[in-house]
Amino acid sequence: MKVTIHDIARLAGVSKSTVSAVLNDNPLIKDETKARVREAMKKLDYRPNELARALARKQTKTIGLIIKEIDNPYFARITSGVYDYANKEGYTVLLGSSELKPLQEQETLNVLLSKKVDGLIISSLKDNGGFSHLLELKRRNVPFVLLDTIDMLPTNGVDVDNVQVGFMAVDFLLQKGHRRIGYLAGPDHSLHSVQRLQGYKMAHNRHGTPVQDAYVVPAGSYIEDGFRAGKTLTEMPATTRPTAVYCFNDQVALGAISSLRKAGIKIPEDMAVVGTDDTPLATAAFPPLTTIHIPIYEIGRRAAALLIKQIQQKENPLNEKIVLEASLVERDSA
Amino acid sequence: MKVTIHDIARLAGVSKSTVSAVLNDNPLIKDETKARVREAMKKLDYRPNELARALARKQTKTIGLIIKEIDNPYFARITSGVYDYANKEGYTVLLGSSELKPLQEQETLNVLLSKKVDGLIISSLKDNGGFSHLLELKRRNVPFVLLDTIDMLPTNGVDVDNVQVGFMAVDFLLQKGHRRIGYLAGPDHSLHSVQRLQGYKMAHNRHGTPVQDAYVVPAGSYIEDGFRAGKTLTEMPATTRPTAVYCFNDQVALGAISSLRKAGIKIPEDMAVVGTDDTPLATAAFPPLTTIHIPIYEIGRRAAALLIKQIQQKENPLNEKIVLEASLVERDSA
DNA sequence: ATGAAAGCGCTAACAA
DNA sequence: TTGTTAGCGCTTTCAT
Repeated sequence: MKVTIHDIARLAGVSKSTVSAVLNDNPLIKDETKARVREAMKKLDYRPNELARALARKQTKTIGLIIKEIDNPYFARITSGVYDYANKEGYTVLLGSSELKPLQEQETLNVLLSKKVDGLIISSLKDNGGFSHLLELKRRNVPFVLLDTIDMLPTNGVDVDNVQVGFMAVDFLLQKGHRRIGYLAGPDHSLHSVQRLQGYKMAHNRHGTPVQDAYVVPAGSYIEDGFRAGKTLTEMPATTRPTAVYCFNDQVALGAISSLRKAGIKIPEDMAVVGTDDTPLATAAFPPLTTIHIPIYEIGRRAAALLIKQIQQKENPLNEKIVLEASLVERDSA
Repeated sequence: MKVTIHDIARLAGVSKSTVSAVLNDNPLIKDETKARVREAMKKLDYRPNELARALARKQTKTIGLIIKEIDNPYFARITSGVYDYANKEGYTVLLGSSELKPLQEQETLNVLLSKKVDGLIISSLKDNGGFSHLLELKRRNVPFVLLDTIDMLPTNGVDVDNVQVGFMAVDFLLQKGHRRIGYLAGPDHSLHSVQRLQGYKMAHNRHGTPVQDAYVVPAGSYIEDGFRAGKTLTEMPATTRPTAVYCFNDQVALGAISSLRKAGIKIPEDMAVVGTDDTPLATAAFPPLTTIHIPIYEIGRRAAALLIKQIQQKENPLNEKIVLEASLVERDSA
């Protein structure tokens, strides 16, 4: 039933080692022998058992990717980028998700490690025991790349500058004359969200405008979260309610717009809305969304590239922090 | 550096087999011994090498999932369902995507097979050499579950009835009095899309309304595809242009609406729009989308459940076709 | 240019 | 109740 190098060896009249050598295209093997072996492989429809290879070689040609939410366009894009690059380089990727739960991040990490991935790309949750699991990786010399910028950690990472992102969005709004600006925050444990909030505050300071805590409302990352948070906004008295709102991502923005509209609030006249990510959603929204463009796919690609580079030269650990450019795209919602 | 059962055995003063037995929680081992072994494991921070286990056991506790597009909310939902169920059952899932390319489906399949997954869930492309690769799986006795209904194939599958889905949508439109109805079709090779088209035609027949080939315009599955296809619609003379359009999915519908609106066409007055899937997008769209609800997450879960069931009883191949219910959700776009 | 032998880390009879 | 002995399918020195 299952054919192994042993069978091939017998059929081709050579030894197992020769078959193995052919498998790895070892130049020492005579062409004629190679041909004969390969023919035997064809004939028996031989397929190498990658498990066995991995065990012997001590490398799986597999990388692990841990994201926060499977069901989130941002991570779908990241995943695309990672897959494209990894596959091109002959790596398989094992996808796991913490679904925003620190514990699950840890568990997922353990599973991937026991599957012996050659390295990991991680979108880590903040406050996960102070990133001790990442330090542990470092200690064990497991190559990994982060999808966040964690300054205090001497690790590889690919990301945009999210403080800058938040700043850009809110500065834009302030320049347009808004003085009461809301922030629909991302999920708990999201570093990106707190960094953008930091930018939000920085922009306020820069303009000498006081920050109002009530204007920062926790939302999340899904359309429904935006919808709910938008409702919170509509429930504020019109005279003190924000005249503009910056959202953690386009989905939240879309949800917010939807509940705002339902409440008869006009976008952008009564309330300007700025999103983040610049997903296709942004163009198709009504009104089309002003948003911060983030090169998501590219982040994924670069992360994979960096990881694979790190894997190939495991001896000397890199410490590259790649920071990609974000930019504001003005459309009609603000 | 890397600790194995051998190290544990030495430290605990037992044999490797005993350690292995403890690892598998074999009831024959005395509690006291277990305790001692486990302590040794803690002490050395032992982590079983799943690769080695898999090789010896001939099962990886890993299932493969092949989707069509990573970057598509439909498959994100499916993936969620599969992951949740699989993880709960102690399975890891290896995700691959054909990205709509039949060749890549084949390659992805090969990679997953060489990684020795215990079984597969596949959203297969149509016309892939007449599904010969699936028959091949059958022949090799690899458990798998399809995410499509392929009647001629004696295989496991979980899906809604997509002919029925198309019928439902178009029948609804016809009952509303529309006589010129468009169909924005899905990607090439999408079985779902052709099945829905079949339903589209059935509904027309049922109402004695002739089908106009020009009203069937190829779109795809992304917002941009809908946008482009919508434009095609706007370029038709207003007098012969469809008064309603049924879309392959909500994203396409959203894109279409966006280009229709740009052309000054009012939804639903000038053109009614019906989507498919009932993703959160549908609620947040403007106007909120009338669409066919599909229990996507549930499809994923059930597929995983069926596959795992099939894996556990590999001897007698099942042939279960699970058909879930779809339903029309009326909102404002039609 | 090819083969023999040992081993990767674990499981699985079978003994003891 | 635990240890011994073979593998699982492949790679990798080291001989020849």
